[in-house]
Amino acid sequence: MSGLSGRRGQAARNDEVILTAAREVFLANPSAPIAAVAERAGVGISALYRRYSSKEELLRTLCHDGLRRYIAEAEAAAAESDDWRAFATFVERIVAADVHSLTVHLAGTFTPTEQMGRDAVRANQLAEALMRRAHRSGRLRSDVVTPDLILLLEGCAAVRVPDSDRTAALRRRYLAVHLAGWAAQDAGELPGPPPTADELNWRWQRP
Amino acid sequence: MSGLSGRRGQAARNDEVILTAAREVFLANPSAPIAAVAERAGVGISALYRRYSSKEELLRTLCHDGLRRYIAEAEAAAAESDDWRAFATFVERIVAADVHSLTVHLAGTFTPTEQMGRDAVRANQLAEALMRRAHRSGRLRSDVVTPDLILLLEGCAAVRVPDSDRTAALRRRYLAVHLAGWAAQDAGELPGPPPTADELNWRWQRP
DNA sequence: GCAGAGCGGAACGATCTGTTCCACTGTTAT
DNA sequence: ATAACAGTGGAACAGATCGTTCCGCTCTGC
Repeated sequence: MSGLSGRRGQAARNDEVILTAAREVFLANPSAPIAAVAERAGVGISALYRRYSSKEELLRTLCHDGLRRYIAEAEAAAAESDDWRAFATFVERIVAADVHSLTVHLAGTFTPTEQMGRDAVRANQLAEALMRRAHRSGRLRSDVVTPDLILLLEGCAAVRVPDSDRTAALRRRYLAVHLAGWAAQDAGELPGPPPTADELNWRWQRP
Repeated sequence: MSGLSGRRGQAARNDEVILTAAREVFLANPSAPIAAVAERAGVGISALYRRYSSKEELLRTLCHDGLRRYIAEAEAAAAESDDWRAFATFVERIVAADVHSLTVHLAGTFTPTEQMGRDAVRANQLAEALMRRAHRSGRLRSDVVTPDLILLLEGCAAVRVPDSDRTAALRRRYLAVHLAGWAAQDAGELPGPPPTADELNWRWQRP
């Protein structure tokens, strides 16, 4: 389908190119100007505005794509039979895909659609289910709750060096430590009341 | 000394008020305008420019203060006789003081002074010493290295909710998990080459 | 009572950035 | 062929933002 030639083909290819460029640019700098995306994609600004009526819509699309990816990874991980592995690989995949990083840094810069709201609910349910299975496996300390997962993803997203491969590697390392902490049964009870879902949704409020 | 009355006294008090306001404002939003600091402090813009010749100098001062606090906490923690507790309380104190959060988000927005360079070296040496003691205690898994500490502080700084007390509580919780991970001896080797000091200093490069 | 330290905040100028607009180009349908 | 047009590049524009300056005012310390 992207084997089209001529103007049509270029347009189809640009769809992809622009989305990729946008993801890279906003991942590196969430408040980057839209011109930076065009430059990175090697296209003019018109090519952007032809596809997205505004910057906000581009950001929304990017974020929604991330959300869908999150759901897809959760569904894929659910197929794993080992309860703990299902959970662990899910988290590893999400961190590797840099999904949360984008989502979190773009939150609040656009008005979410209703569909995104529904998808977010579904995403949470899937994550919750995976965490329940992890608990059932007995390899996850009992005082870890689902919203703790958000904090973890946020922490991983904060690990960042200029080289993206190294960033990925360092995040794997960081994640391994944290998961070991989640698996540690002997350490004392975790301090403080756990995060609530409401506490973590403030990012989405528009300024 | 701040018991002075009259114009002199107000000026002396403003020194404090302004620094506190600046810390709070830039902590919440590292790219906040300088007018926001003035407003938060309840003073005019002149009161700021009377003390700091530019925004850059204010940021530099704030950062340097943080660095000094870091050093002070490290020295204080070194007095603790239990090797593991010395290390753990140091990290807990730094996270509680929100020192790293400010430092990291302000990095690259000003040209550091030479004194800051020297202080940074000293800060690293102190942290390194504490980590060595932690290793010696046998309660820190052997494949954790000093630069891992920076990643941890960064991760903790990423935990953030609107209420600052809750933020502090959630960070304590998050930190407890991670420290448990660092203490877990039975889990497999940590993946990937550990971070190097150079990899983590890129933030300080001026754009 | 006066010199001036200290201050408030309007005004200015320098960016920066989202969006529009128009000229141009290659393609497609007739 | 050629008209119509989808697709594009990028200059231009309008608005917003923000660091910094500056002027007039107040109150204090001598």
